[in-house]
Amino acid sequence: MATIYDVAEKAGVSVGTVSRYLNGSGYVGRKSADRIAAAIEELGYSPNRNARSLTTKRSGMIGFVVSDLANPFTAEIARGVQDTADEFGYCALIYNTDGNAHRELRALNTLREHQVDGIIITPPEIPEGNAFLAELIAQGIPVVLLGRDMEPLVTDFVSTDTYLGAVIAVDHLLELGHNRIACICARNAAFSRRRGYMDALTQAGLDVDERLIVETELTRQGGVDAMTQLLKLEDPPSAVFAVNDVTALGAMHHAIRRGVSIPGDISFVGFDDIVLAEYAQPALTSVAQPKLQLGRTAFELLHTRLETSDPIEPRRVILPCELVRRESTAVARTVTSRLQRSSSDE
Amino acid sequence: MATIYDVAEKAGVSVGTVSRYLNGSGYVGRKSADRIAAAIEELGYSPNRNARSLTTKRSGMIGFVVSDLANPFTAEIARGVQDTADEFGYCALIYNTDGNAHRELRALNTLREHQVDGIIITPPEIPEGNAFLAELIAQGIPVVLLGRDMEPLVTDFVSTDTYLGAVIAVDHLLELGHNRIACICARNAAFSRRRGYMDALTQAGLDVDERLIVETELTRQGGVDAMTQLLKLEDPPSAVFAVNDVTALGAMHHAIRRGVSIPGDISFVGFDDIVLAEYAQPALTSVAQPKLQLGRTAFELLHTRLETSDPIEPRRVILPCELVRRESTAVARTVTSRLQRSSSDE
DNA sequence: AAAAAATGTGTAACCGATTACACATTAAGA
DNA sequence: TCTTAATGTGTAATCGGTTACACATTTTTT
Repeated sequence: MATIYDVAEKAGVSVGTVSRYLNGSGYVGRKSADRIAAAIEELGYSPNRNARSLTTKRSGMIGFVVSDLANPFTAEIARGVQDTADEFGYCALIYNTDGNAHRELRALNTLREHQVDGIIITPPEIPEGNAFLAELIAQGIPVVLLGRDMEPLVTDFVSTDTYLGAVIAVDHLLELGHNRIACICARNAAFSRRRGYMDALTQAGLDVDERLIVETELTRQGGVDAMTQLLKLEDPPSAVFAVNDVTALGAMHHAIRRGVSIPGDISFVGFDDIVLAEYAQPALTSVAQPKLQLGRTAFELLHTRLETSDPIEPRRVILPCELVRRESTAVARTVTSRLQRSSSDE
Repeated sequence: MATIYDVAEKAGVSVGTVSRYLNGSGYVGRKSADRIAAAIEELGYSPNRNARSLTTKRSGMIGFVVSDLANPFTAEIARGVQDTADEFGYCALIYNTDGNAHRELRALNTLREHQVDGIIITPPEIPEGNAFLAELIAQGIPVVLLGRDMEPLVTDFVSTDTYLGAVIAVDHLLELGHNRIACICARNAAFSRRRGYMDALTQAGLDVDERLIVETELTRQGGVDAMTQLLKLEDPPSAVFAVNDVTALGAMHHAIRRGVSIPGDISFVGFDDIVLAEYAQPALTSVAQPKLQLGRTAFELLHTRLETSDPIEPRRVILPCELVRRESTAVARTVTSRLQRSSSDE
């Protein structure tokens, strides 16, 4: 592999000049520039970034740590991060941890050894990981948290406003005339979504019916279980809001199997807008998180830290969710019939 | 950031000793080792891989270039690559190219600058990319092709046997007693799947009915279009094999909308086994590609090249596909009725 | 007990870049 | 025309490691 010395020799100049030529720093004469360009071309020279980063202390790489790269949600964020990093001339070192504390620590450690300029991380809570992150931040390695809010940690943070997303979802159902809206949620996660659900109801002057809030596993089966329970009620809901799509789909499909017409009898709204939502039958109305934008923003936050050594006070960016209306929601039956009645009254 | 010199000083030994300690090379006395360990602990020392790779000429990083990281199929492969790389102590520099020639070239170039030890690449055909790859290989950077067979290129290659996958899919339908099996395929892609379809039929002694082979876009809408066409036939098929899941789902859902009962009237088999297949209603029988295994194998191929400098003759690994039976396939109606007839005959 | 082998350590060159500094040359200003 | 300023270039130290080599000490062998 050709080095800068080979180029310098071939071009008949010094390495200093070649280096200046490569970096566009300092003065380089027209003649020298041409000869250097020719030499580089001829030798197929490619600068060695490792050597470079040894002196500059900047590797041009960032680390991205996720718990599951195969998860479509994460994958899209990863894509946003990579795309944006690429735009700004950075490389992304992507690490998958499987939510395993041991792997997460090793990832962070390896990233540091490789001298990444900064880290974007979006894993589940692991105390040791948090401690390590704090250490990295203390050592001056910028860190941006993605989706994970770390209370005592002072650094940038980007996520989506899932609370408002839930409010939007429920408001949508309210506007369609539903007033018995169920919520399928998790026992110990996604609390802000549940809170959004409740607040939206209260705001609309409706009472929260505890029997309509079903806690379950956030899986397809969990959705099935929850729906079974809801259909057993003497007065079942006319609409269901589930805190994630997989659960919503499980619930919806179960309802279909039980002979419920959708959206005729019951409307469904999910959350996350995974690909499945679009392809489901009927297509599921869902609250979309701006996944790509999450990745982009995370990198942009990191980037401003990379480009300045001045201390920046931690920023937190909360991106809005968006309701994607599809076929699983419609005007409430009671309203429909009322409308029909009123029209026949005329 | 502490350096090896700081550690040496604090431990009262020379840098050489510290280096030997870190790498487990050469002799290091018990006493020295203990003091070095203490010094490292105390200083929070983390070796600088960049400096290291400058002398060793091994960066411990590999590049992984894909056209779309957000694609669940690719994402899972990426995960396999990353997981395996991690196992072997390597980092993965992941590059997304969007199938854009310009980005692909930049990716390869940047990877080279960062001195990656090897590259795994799985993008669409781009002549410039191929040329660049050839150049990298000539420069001694190991390259493993994933899913893309590059005729004139001499290097390792891993993919799945989609031809056999198609044969398996059609055989499955044949076993269920279907003899009018349609094929929804692409105009200019996935030829081996189509070939598998035809060969399986021929092998079973059936004639290939050209009207049952429908060329379309490999999208959901394409599936809908193809199904429309198939349902128009005076003698529609009793089973449909689509060369990918999205198309299969489009076709299946369209059939459902047309009042066709599935799998009662028509059976469907897709290809790729994307998550959607499992969640579809009815769940789609599909041919699964061993995605994670693809990633693993790709890295393993690369790894043997990384660990030896001896020339290795190019290997090609073709992984088998597997049929995942779900709800969209059942015994052919004609057979069912025949069975019923014969049982009533008794 | 002497020779040979094994163990342990320090020194200094080297990997491939960057960059401060000194010095030379040319162009512009007075 | 003589100063200054602008432009252009080479030298050498430096970044943080690795490693060949020389040398010292200890252990084993005969």
